[in-house]
Amino acid sequence: MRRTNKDRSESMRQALIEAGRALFIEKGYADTSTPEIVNRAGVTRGALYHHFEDKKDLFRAVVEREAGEIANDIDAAAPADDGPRQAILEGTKAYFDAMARPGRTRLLLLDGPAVLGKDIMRAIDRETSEATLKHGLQALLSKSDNKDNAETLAILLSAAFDRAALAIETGAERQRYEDAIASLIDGLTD
Amino acid sequence: MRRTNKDRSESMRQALIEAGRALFIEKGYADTSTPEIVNRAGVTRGALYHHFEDKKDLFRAVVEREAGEIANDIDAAAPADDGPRQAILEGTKAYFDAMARPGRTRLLLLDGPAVLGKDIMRAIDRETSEATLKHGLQALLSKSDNKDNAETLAILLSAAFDRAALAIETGAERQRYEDAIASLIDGLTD
DNA sequence: TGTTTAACATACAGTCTGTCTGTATCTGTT
DNA sequence: AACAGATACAGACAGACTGTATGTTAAACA
Repeated sequence: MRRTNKDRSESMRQALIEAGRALFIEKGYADTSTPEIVNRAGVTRGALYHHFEDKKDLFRAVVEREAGEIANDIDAAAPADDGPRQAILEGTKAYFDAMARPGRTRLLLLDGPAVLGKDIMRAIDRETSEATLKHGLQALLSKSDNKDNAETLAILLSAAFDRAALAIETGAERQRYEDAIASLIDGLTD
Repeated sequence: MRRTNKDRSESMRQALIEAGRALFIEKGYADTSTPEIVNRAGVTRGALYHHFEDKKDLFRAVVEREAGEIANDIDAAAPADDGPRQAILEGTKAYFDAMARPGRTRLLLLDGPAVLGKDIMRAIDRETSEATLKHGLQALLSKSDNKDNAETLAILLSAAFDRAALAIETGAERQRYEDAIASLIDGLTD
């Protein structure tokens, strides 16, 4: 069984990220210990601290991977060319679909901000939901006077989407939130 | 120096809450140890674990007290009778003022949700900002068809306020966010 | 092929949390 | 007022966890 070092490292990293992800989702960051993580991955703590700076660094890798997958899921939901309004609303649905995957709200909306800080989470958000929303809003408001507010509105609405995802996970009716968001969006153009 | 037990307990609780608050704000919940807390309060860990179930229970007391003070601050900002639109916008400014007090965003928006969970934080929010916002929206939308959406909109806008408070603390222009919120509010009635 | 370096495993030190036990002060009762 | 019980702490203790330091094996490279 002769493997290259690069292969070993990469598969080990992925195994640790996967094990960490499962436990962070199940028990939260604070209640997950590094012995548990490496035990689940079938290795020792030496491997963990060889590939990651500390427990927080592993968590960051988990969150970044998850954010990337969410961005992919949203992009995969083809934004049919039905105009900016429809694009935003379809994007909203795609976001809710993506955040419905178990554990994602906890990783990105609860533990993430506390463990990694608001600045790092802002940077991660910017690459995913916030950016596409900003573009959608720019297209929507292109003829209006408050075009320069697109960025600010994207940030605010992105926060609203997040809270909606949390509420939906708790059992709230998804349709209510989609309607409410639609009314907010439509209000910007009327 | 003869003191009643009730007095001792109450002053001790307040001292622990105050010491905990200072450290939770300065270093965050995870990086604050109970020895530090009791050291700052000038007592021992025995006192802490006599009055609180555990570290998390003290944190909950800190957050609840802070949320109550924020609610007071907002209520103190007299909602002059200028109609529902103005009431909501004034409430927004009062909320930003309240959240500008150092540490409040960290306590309520970053550490709170991760440590106490979204359900407990929802319950705390409901008593403070969300409730007044909901009433304002109900008044604003009383003649419109989507009156029953006031609650959902209150939740969404409350989340937007929170993110705005975080952005403002990071250095963003407060006026931009007040304007953006005003445009969202006005869009609901036009 | 020998030497350096990367990829781990294992041992260790320090700290923290929650509990348990002990002591002094207060409270209620007779 | 004195005693019994409860309350309010202080201090000691056990277990667990984090990060580091050291050791070992296998790959990389010259």
